[in-house]
Amino acid sequence: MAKKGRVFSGARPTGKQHLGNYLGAINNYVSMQNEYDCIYCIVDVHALTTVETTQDLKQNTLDMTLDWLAAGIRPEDSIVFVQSHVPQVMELHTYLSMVAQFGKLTDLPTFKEKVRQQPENVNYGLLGYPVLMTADIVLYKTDIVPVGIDQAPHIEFAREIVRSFNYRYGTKVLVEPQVKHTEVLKVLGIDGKDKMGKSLNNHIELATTPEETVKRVREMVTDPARQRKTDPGNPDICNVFTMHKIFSPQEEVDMINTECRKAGIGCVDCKLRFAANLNKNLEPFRAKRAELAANPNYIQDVLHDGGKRARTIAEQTMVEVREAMQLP
RNA sequence: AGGCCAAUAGCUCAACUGGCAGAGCACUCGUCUCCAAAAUGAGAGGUUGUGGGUUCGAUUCCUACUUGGCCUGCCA
Repeated sequence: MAKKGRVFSGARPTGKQHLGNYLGAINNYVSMQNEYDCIYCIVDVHALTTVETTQDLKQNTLDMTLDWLAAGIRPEDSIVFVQSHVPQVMELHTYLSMVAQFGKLTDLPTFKEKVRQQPENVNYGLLGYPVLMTADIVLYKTDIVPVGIDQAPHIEFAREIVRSFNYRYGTKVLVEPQVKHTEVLKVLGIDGKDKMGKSLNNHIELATTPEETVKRVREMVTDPARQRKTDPGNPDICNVFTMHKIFSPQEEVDMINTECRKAGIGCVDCKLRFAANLNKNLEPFRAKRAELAANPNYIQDVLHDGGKRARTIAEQTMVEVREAMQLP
């Protein structure tokens, strides 16, 4: 089947993935494989801008890759690799940094945010983050980048860099990436307040046990106005109901929607039903993950192979780039 | 480049003249709730930025360094 173009996306190695990662990115990664040639990169170099030690990088990379593959990313179709395994990206980053405007970099919202978050570690790499990101994207002549709304300024910046580079060197060697806005549903954590995230410890891990899943679901915050089982609830503001809509069968969702409002079903019952459905949904994922994890070298081999394929494309691009720049 | 101030629990900060390092929030475990939240009780949490030095004894004093903030200078 002819694919519609090349997709590239990167994610920082955050270790074991959770529901938010799955609904926000991974399932989209999986489904895009049917329409596009996909390259999925674990951006360990980007992680260095905010991480103080590298002791967890390796394990986090393996855990995340394992989750990706178990969720349905097919390494025989897509390229799955680690950013630092392709040194060409550092070279391209340096060349691109000469056309990246300082003022633009300091104006980008994510940079300002990081400066606010970690004023004790505002490093050069943090400023150049979007330039490295651009290098990642264009190194593989990416046609399409799937992004959530918060990353949109970065892609626009990447397009500007590509135009500047091509104009300066009178070439068309770099491809301007197109943005594909993905419908990222904002997944709230079990606190029902903030976006689900590992650092906030309000997440539900994909690869955990069914028992732990039930425990975490029970901890979920519900409609605070519903004090007693006999009080009517409001599913519209209950995060458990939001999750039901994603993981439960339609008739069960409809039932809860009506019964909760007239106090016909309690929160415990509602949560146990959700946990059961979630566990059922995750069962194939967990089985596959266990199967893949049984062979300790498998993930390493996948990443090794992905790196090899990525380097082939990358070096081809770099030959053209150096030629276009008329480097002696 | 110089000067001044700061660095203590995950976070915000205390600790008198050098004498057992403590509180609030967050976290964990109870009570109460159909669960959760709220409320309430308890618990855990530390190489006091790093390396030296003075002292019987250093979070405290001295010194060097690291990081951050403020002021001044220099260059253009």
